[in-house]
Amino acid sequence: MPRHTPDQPPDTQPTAPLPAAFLHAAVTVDLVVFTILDADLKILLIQRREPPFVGHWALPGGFLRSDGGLGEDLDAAARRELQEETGLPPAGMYLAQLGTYGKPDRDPRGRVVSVAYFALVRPDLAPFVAAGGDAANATWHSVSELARLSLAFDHAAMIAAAQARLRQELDTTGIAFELVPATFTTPELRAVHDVIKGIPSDPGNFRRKFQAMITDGLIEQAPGKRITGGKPAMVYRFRQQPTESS
Amino acid sequence: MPRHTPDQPPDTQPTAPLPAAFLHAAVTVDLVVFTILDADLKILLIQRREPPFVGHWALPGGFLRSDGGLGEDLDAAARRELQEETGLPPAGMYLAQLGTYGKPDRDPRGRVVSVAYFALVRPDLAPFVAAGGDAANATWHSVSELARLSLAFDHAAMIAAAQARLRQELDTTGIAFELVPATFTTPELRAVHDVIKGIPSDPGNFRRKFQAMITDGLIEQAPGKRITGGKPAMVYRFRQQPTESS
DNA sequence: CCAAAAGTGTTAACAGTACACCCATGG
DNA sequence: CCATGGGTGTACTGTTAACACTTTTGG
Repeated sequence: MPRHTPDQPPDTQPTAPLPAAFLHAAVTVDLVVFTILDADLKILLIQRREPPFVGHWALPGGFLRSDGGLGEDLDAAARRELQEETGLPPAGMYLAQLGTYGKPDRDPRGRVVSVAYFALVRPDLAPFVAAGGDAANATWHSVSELARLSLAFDHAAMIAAAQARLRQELDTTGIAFELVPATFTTPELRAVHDVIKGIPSDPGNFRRKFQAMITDGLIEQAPGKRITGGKPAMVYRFRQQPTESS
Repeated sequence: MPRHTPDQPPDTQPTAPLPAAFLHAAVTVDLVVFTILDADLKILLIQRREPPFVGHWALPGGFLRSDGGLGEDLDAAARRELQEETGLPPAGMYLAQLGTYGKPDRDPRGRVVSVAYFALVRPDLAPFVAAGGDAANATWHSVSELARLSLAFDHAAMIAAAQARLRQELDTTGIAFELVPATFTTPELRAVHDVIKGIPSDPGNFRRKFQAMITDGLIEQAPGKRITGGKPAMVYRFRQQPTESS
């Protein structure tokens, strides 16, 4: 077994430039942005104005910028695009990498490798996103109606992957908290689960899981009650900051 | 809400070439290749001969090839590199995308975006991999001893992510089957779980979960028994092909 | 007082865990 | 016949699921 004996520290090594013979690809980030509106899971789509796929619906996103130097970080680019297309502050929003799509023919303009991200927008902020930003014609679409739209590039595959991941992370991580306002009630959080899972869950049993989160110190009661036509619900908020992206 | 009215089918649209102003990055694939050897979780590392990071240990991988045209698919490139570095047939090996690493300064040679994959090699094939391939000095390293090595680039982060994913997928998917030979016994599969989880599990209880897989039609008994010093163990095999990559 | 919706109680079914025990083989 | 390790039985516990029931509001 050979020993590990670096000749010199990596930082001071001569950095031979990258051979131009290697393939160089344009890099984009695409965002699958979810929210819940009208008790329905929605994603944000924009309508394309430039070729290719003029008129088709597509995920918000764009090319990595070079900014003169080596260019920007992938995560930073995703946050920047999210802000540009939604007008929302880039911090404090759930954003995670989903996967990378790089089939040679996925973009007719040339070799483009796209890093897909998935983001969650709180429903109280969702109505404002379409208005702002430089992405004209950005609208929320119900995921149940996506089959009718012919989406640009391989964006349909990205959405499918994002939806699978959303479902999977729902019961393993605290991702549901990213889809309710800062203060919320038990039935509101339950509605998030029901919409994503597709089937309604038992109100009583859900409350017990909720109770466990309170005793675990994850959630605390907030002042006020919420009137909904029946018995008013208690209002809660998180104790620790909700999950941030990596 | 705007209607969806594409001007023309996407395939016949004029494909304006990609503006050169956009950042173009070199693309690599890096492979976190796991196996189990000597009841220990191991990963395959190569020792670098070229700058940067000469002498450091690194993940096997390499640049996407352009092959004259638009270049190869990401998954295909990962399989190709896996074959080149291990000498194993590219088909029938578990391979899945892990994540993409693209910090601007992660490679001193320039802007390089790396797509990390993770792969699993059956232990009966593992002893042969180091010999073949064009990657000189490829050896298996116990994951518990990686802390001592200073790894090239951001490969330590990739390995950490791969290990987390391996743990997570262990009890949600049939990934453990990719780390035993084609025929195997109950205690052999249990050993895989124990090594990855880090704690030994109850032989009796594990057998019952195993039984459930048999009644579910996932596993069937194979002829022969395995002698190990005590009561011989029955030998099993899969009924359906083990999980393939996407 | 009645409908609606939040929240509580109760119980049955199931899954996970611990551990005692039996079985088949080699030495 | 004994040590070794595979395989079975069983009791216990915690979690989930189903559903009846109580509570608090608005009309």
